[in-house]
Amino acid sequence: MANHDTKLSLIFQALSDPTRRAMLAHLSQGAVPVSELARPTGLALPTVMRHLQVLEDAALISTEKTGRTRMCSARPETLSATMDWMSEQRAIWVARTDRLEAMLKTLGEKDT
Amino acid sequence: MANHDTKLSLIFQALSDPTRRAMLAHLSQGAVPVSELARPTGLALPTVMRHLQVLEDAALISTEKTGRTRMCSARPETLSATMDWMSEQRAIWVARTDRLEAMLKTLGEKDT
DNA sequence: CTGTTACTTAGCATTATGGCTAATCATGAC
DNA sequence: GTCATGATTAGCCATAATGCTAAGTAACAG
Repeated sequence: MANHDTKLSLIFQALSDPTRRAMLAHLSQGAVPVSELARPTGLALPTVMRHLQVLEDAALISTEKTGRTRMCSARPETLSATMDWMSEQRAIWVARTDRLEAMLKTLGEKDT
Repeated sequence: MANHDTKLSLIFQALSDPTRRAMLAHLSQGAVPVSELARPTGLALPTVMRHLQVLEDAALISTEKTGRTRMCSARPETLSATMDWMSEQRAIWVARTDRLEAMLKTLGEKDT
């Protein structure tokens, strides 16, 4: 299994493109074949394929081919894992800010 | 104010680099001058400056110059906003999955 | 078996990203 | 003033990302 840091990079990289975010949003409606996913983007199929590859490498979607159509579906658990990271970061920042504010408040009271 | 979608792109793009994530983590310890932020990365100063620019454009940090040193600090509210987007996406996906599971379960019970 | 459909692969052009060095600017210390 | 320090700007290089077209494969339809 790849490094956690590497995985985060892949996920954020994948999410950084508006086209890919739109495709993810589209997938919230359920599993969808490649060509239907491509249609609203107005992009050429090979281009869409590469976006899908990026999303799949990041584990944000999974795909399965049956016959000649490939179905794509979202993987919410990856988003959850990413939110965990963000949530952790934010918590540390906020905790610090709170401590700082408390300190300033204490100093202020002493001053009164 | 820029488009919401554009902002998300900037944020995710900024978060997609491990060096920048490390710098953000470093900033959880509080405001830090550019050179101290640069030291642990082992990168040249101009390189670090560009990372900072990316982070600032994404509103993930704010910086202020006093004298000849520039202090950098984290902006947790931007992370929060980003989590909101993710949380929304995930909620839709999960809701759908739940519905699907409920449906399958119902079908299963009928079958019994 | 022939044609159509749905992807897939290969290759190319353009732009963005991430790194560097060298040179410049601005402030603070002597 | 002169010099050191911290940051900044300019410019270069290598690689990766995003788009395309054209050609190839694979399954289904008749």
